[in-house]
Amino acid sequence: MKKTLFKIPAVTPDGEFLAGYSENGLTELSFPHPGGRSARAAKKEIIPAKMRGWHAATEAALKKILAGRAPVKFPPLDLVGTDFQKKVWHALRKISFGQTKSYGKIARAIGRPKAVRAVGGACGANPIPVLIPCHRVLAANGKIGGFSGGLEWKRRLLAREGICLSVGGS
DNA sequence: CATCAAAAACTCC
DNA sequence: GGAGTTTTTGATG
Repeated sequence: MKKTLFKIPAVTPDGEFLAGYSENGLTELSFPHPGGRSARAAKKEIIPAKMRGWHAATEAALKKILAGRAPVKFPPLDLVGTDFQKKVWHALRKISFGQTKSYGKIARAIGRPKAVRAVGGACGANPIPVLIPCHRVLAANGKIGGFSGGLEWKRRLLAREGICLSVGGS
């Protein structure tokens, strides 16, 4: 079922993120498109006032995170997914700024210590990167694991927080 | 609607 | 390096 999603570009020093808002809140957030292909954004004129408010909060939080500071305000997130995914995302949101967690930790936090792989899948299905600190989730080895939005982004975001990655060598 | 099969950003031995 | 556990998603009958 396709809801009416309003796509609004969030301009940050690191690029132009694309935020998707539903009638309930922020439901999707994408990294800037490579290749200069700007996504088609909804016309500002038809965007409800509340969505503009959400977007202000989103953009502010985004900028703060990119600047290496904890966001003060979060927009309402309209997380759509399975129960498992919601659980994982909620656990992700509990991660404090500057802190990192492993997939195993998340798995244990939601009561499925063996479901680390499923957690990885849920994180991969995370519709809202950065706002949901999926980039703060590392593998148990302290490795970066992977990242759908691009490993460079994960690396950059973690570097902003002063987190050292053991990307060195094999 | 129920069942089968494959895949996923991992972890342990 | 290989095997294991859990969940999600799409196709098939």
